Formats: sequence, C-alpha cells, structure tokens
Amino acid sequence: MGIRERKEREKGRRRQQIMIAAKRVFSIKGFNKATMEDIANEAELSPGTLYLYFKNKDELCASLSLRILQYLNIKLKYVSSEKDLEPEQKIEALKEAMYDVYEFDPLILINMLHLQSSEVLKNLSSQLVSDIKKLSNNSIKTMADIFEDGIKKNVFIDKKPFALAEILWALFSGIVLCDESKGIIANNKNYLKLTIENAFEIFAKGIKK
Amino acid sequence: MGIRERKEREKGRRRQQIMIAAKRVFSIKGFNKATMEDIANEAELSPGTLYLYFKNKDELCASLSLRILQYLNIKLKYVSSEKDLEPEQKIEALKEAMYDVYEFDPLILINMLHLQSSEVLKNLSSQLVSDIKKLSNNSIKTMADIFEDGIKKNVFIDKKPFALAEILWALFSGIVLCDESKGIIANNKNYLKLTIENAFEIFAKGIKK
Amino acid sequence: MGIRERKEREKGRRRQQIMIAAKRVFSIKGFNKATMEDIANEAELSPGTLYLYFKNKDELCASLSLRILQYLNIKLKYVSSEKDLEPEQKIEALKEAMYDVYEFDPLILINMLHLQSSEVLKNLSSQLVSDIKKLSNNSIKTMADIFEDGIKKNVFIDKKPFALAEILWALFSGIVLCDESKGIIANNKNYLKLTIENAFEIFAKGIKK
Amino acid sequence: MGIRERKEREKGRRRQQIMIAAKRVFSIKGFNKATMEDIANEAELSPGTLYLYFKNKDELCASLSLRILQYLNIKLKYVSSEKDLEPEQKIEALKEAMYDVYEFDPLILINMLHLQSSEVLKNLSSQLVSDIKKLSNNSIKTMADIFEDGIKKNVFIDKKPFALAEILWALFSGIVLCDESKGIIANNKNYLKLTIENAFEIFAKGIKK
DNA sequence: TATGAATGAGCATTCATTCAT
DNA sequence: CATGAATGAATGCTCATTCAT
Repeated sequence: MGIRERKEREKGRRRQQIMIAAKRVFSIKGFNKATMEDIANEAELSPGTLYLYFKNKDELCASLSLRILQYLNIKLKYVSSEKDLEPEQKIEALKEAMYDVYEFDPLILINMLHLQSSEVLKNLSSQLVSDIKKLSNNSIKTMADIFEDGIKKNVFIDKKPFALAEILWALFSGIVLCDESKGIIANNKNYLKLTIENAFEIFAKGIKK
Repeated sequence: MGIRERKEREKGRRRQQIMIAAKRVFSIKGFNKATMEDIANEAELSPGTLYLYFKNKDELCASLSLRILQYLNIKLKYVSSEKDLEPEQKIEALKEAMYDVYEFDPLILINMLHLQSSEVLKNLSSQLVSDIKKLSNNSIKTMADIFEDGIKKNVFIDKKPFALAEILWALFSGIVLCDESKGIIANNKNYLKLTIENAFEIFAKGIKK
Repeated sequence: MGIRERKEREKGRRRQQIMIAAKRVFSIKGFNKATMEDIANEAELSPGTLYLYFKNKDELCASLSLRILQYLNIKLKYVSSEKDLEPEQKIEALKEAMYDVYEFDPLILINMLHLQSSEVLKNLSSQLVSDIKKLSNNSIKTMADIFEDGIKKNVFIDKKPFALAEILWALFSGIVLCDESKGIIANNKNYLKLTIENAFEIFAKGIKK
Repeated sequence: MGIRERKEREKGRRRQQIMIAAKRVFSIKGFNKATMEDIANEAELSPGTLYLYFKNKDELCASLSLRILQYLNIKLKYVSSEKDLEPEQKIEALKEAMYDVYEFDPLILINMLHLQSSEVLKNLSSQLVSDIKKLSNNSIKTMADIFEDGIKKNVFIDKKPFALAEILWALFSGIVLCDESKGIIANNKNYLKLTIENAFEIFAKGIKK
C-alpha cells in the first residue's frame, strides 16, 4: 500500500468520523438547530477541520444521504443477485434489507427531504448531486429487477415492475417517515418493525397472481 | 353578525393570507432558507405584521400543518360516514380524498417532518401541539374505521384495522415524499397520480379476503 | 416635502453617520483590522444596521472613496468655472482645492488603493464601481480643462492637457501617500502642507511657457 | 565556501522564491484577500514552510518592501556617484532608475502603504522596521544629494534639496499608484511610461534656474 | 528541513424578533 | 392595526499559525 493510498484511506476515515458525529447531532437537534460547532464537538475536532472534509453544512448533510444510499444499494444488489431465491423469498429478503438500512441510519429521510430545496442544491457540488441521483435511480432499478424476475416466473401480477419498485420505495419512505415523526403520529413502540411487517404482508399479497 | 365576530373573521382571513404566502415561499426555498422577510414580501405585508398573527416562525409552520390536517380530517370523516358505499368503494373514495389533499397542499410532509424536531416543538404553544396530535390521531382512526367496516362485512382480511390505516398513511406519505423530491428520485411526470393509482390497486388487492 | 422624500433624506443621513464612523475606525486600525463591530460601536448602531445601508464591508469602504471623489469633483468644477481667474491663479486655486480635499478626508488613498484588487471589485455593486470610475475620470477631465485654458491663452506649454492633469493627480496622490506613511518616510511635521506648496511651485514653473 | 555559508545562501534563495510568489499573489488578489495558502501554492511549498522563512504574513509583506527599497537604493547611489554626469543628465538618469525600479516590482506602493497601519507595525520585528526606515531615508537623502549638486553648480533653483527629493519621491509614488489602480483611474495604455516621461520633463523644467 | 493536517480565535453576515411611530 | 427600521445574538466559515511526523 503506497503512501498516497494510505492517506486516501485516512481521509475516508475522517469523513466517516465526521458523518457519524453529524448524524448523532442531527438526530438530537435537527438539521437547523445543529451548529457546526456542535458537530465538531461531537467529533472531537475543531470547526475548521470539518471544512477540510466538507465544503459546507449542506454538503455534509447531503453526504449522509449518499452514504445511506450506498449502503441500501449494496443490500439491494445482493438480494437481486441471489439466483436461488424464489420471487416471494426475494420480497421477504427485500423487507429484511430495508429494515437493515433503517437500523443503519434512521435519519435517511430527514436528509433526503433536505435535498429537495433548490436553495440547498445550489450549495452542493454537482458531483455530489449526480452521485445521489445515480444511486437513487440504481436502487429503484434494482428493486424493479426483482419484480421483473417474479413477473417472468409468473408469480407476480403483470404490473410494470418499475412502478412496483416505486410503490415499495414510497412505502418504505413513508413508514420510516411516520416512525421518525413518532411524537406526532405513531402510538405504539416498535412501530417501525410492526408496520414494515404488516405492510410487506399486504404488499406481497397484493402483487401475487 | 357583531363587530367582534367580523373582526375575528377578518383575523382569520389575514392568517390565511400569510399561510398561503408562507406555503409558496417554503415550497421554493425550503423551510430553513425561507426568511420571515421573504414571507412578508410574498404576502405584501411587513415582517412585523406576521408576528401579530403568529407567535413565531415555527408556529407559522405548524399552523400550515394544522390547516392541512383539518382539511384531511374533513375529507376522511365524509368518506367514513357514507353509509351507502361498499368497503371497496370506500377505499376508492379514500384514494380520491388523498389525492385531493395532496393537491390542496403538497407541502404537508415537509411541514410534518419539520415538527419532529424536539427543538421545534419547544417553540410551539401547547394548544397547537395538542391540536395537531389530536387531528393526526383522528385521521388515522377514521381510516381505521373504514377498514373495520370492511372487516366486519367480511370483505377485508382480518388485520388489525389500525395497522391497515397506518400502512395506508405511510404509503400516502411516502408517495408524496417521493413526488416532492422528484429532482432526486422520481423519473416520470405525473409520478404522483400514477403511483397513487398503482399503489391503491396493489393495496386494495392485498387487503381483500 | 413628502414622506418619501423625508425618508430618503433620513437614509442619506444614516449612511453619512456610518461612513464617518468607518473613516474614524479605518484611520485608527486600518481597513483590515477594523471590524464591522468596531464601526457599529463607533456609529452607536448595531452591526446588523450597517448592512441595511451597505451591502458589505468592501462596499462601505468603496463608498468612502466615492464620497471624497464627489467632494473633489465639486471643488475642481468650481475652480474650472471661475471665468475671472488667470491660468496661473487657477493653478493656485487647484492647490488650495487639493489641500482642502485632503483635510476633508486624509484617508482618500488608502481607500482608493483598496479598490485595486479584483477580488474587492467582485464584492461591489456595478453601480458603485461605475460611479467611482465616472467621477475619477471627470475629476481628471476637469483639471485638463484648466490646463487647456492656459494653453489656449498661451500661458502654459503645449503639452497634452490631459497628461498634465494626470501628472498633477499623481503628484497629489503621491504627496498624500507619503504623508500617510509618515511613520516610514516623512520627517517633518506639516509635511503635507510644505510639500504641496513646494511641489506646486515647481510644477507651475515647469508648465509655464 | 563553508557549509554554513552555503546554507545561508540556500536560505536566501528560498526567501526569494517565496517573496516572488507572494508578489504574484498580492498583485492578483491584493494583500488582504491573499492567503498564506495561496502564496504557498504559488511557491510550490507547504504553508508551514513559509513560516520557516518569515515570522508571519505581515513580515513577509514588509520584506517585499525592504527588497525593493534595497534595489532602489543601489540604483540611486549609483546615479549620485557618477562624477562625470551633469546635474541635468543625473535627473535623466534618475528617471531611468525609477522606471527600472517600477519594472522590477510594481507592487512597491501597495506594500509600502500596508506598512502604515500601526497595527501592522506591531507585528514586525524591530530590526525590520528600522531597516525599512533607514533605507527609505537613505533613498530620499541620496536624491537630495543629486539636487544639491545641481544647486551648487548653479543649475537648479535654490530650493531645499531635501524638499525637492520628497517631491520627486511623491511624484514617483503617485504615478505608480495611479498606474496600479488603472481599472479605476487611468485610461491609456502605457500610462506609466508616458506619464513618467511627461512628469520628469515638467519637473526638470521646473527646477532649472 | 519540509510537510500539511489540524487548530480555534476571529469575523462578516444573517435573520427572527421587537417596538416606536 | 400596521409598519419597517433597528436590533444583536447566533453561526457559518476563514485563515494565520502551529506541530507531530
């Protein structure tokens, strides 16, 4: 391993360290009330250092989204590529994958939502924006592949698979969203787990031939 | 109509005017990048005037949520109370209602999400917080009533109706969410309409006995 | 006087108040070490208020230059228009005018110099930049008119009058500059007055036929 | 040449390298907007290295001034010592010398001006401050010697020679200054060369008996 | 010597909120 | 009621400087 390589890896580690700290602070204070100083303290770094690794606060936030999308993408790719699984088993695996992703980073949607604002997009490097778009599309596409497989095997109804993927994506987003806003909407504990369970049951039944 | 009443009504109108302006500004700039001055300009009022009608920025935002929840509640109540509709027709009516709500105010979710932050909740009057919670629960409860009716009539599977309501709520939230973040996630136009259509089809099929 | 007019005048007064404070602070601390808070304190205003009247720190500084150029311009116009003065008397009047300007704002050159940097220019509104350019050119042009008059009357040598104006402008700038940097260069008190006196004597002799 | 000497020379080279880079960066961005990192990049060194050769940013800037003053001093001494030149020829030689200096480092005045700020002076080593003062005074003194020679030989008017020197110094400074701020003030290309030419013509005529 | 990552004090700027008119 | 100028605390960000390697 060359020096250059080692440094690159070191840099990646720092970014992770900062993102983890940011995640923690965002989840406690919310994106707006969290200050860069808060994050720096949490990461046990100085405020200036944050700017060595992230162009600005918005970019730090967007990078969190990218990170979770990367994780999601890997999970989905893996499920999709499992040749030995029957379509219905893949749906089950999907459910597990999504639950996994949520556990990895429950903040996913707050961050994703933040990206909507055109004012925020202005602050992001075009590289980052295109990475996020690419990964989002890839994720949905991979899910679509899973459904397509089931349709081919005559197990699932013949809806456009991409549409199915989008519905599942929406369902997932919505469930997470409602879980996030527990204070207002949800009532029972383990809301997420139960609801994902129930939702997939309905969904799986709904798409079966 | 007494003078007092007229004044009250006048006051309500002003609040509406401000909320509409706020909605427009929020949808363009996002909640955080929108300034009270932006909103005042959009409403053709002065910044100071906003504070005659709303305690602070967070409360203005929360009032937007309350407003949409009220609208949603009315729609749902109406669907639920229609004695002549069969369960499946009610589901169809639900779909229409939700589409309606979305058209009325697509920003609902951004606002709802914003309410999550405990830091924001601190700024709200307890009256407002309890109103929002009550309405949210009512909405879900009313949907649950619809499902319960279907279960009693032996048309829907015997899932806990409240769970069904939550799934539908999540589905709706997720769809709207994905539509909002079109720039990042969605690909096709009319994403929302198509996806609601597809989703309800799957959902309806999934809960039928 | 209408309300609008009164407000406009009030606004002008505030700008003056701030500029005067800025001048004082700049002359004590230098442009860079002077903070906006320093200036606000000196003006007995809050930092935020400064930004109601000046886009940013660079623009506040440039406005000081504009102010002195306006003053200079008026002085020069007056000298140039005096029909009864002989060319040599006008040169004498020029000297007085310049001395006057310097007394009005000895900081003129520090500010002018600041304008050189392209990075600074980026921060200025194009209106301001064009105003400054126009006034600078006008000043030199007016001086040229004075020399042209002398050349026509066969009193001054037939150099291009514009070139003469530029030399005088440079002489003035240089004298002020050296006076400013007293700490390093000048030795005697009243350096400025003496040197302007001497310089104009040489200059007047040099351009006489 | 001993090792110590070689090292000393090497050190001098590095200082030159850094000063040249600094000059380039200052002339593009202005002293304040130029960062030490900018200079380090231009010099193809790391920021830390700059501090091995200069105590701080202000001292780096002052060293630039010192460097140009040394160059000027040598030029002036040479002109002054030429026994065979007539006073008028010396004035001509002075003109050439000044043009030379300007070409060597047009930034001289920006740097000199920067030294004015008492806040900056605090940051400089007393050694450096006294060097700069000494050289400045020497330069003016040497010019005065040239004029004194002319006065003795009954060629120049009997003004105090030191005053003449100061006027010339001011003229030079002013011309350079105006050339630097071309964007704002000057109009014609080759402003500097032409104006120095014209100015010396007037000046020479003005001091002749 | 040279590096360049890390620092953290410092500052320009913003903006929710107030209040005299 | 309405205004909008003024506020000033809050904060994102910068950059001269340091120091472990």
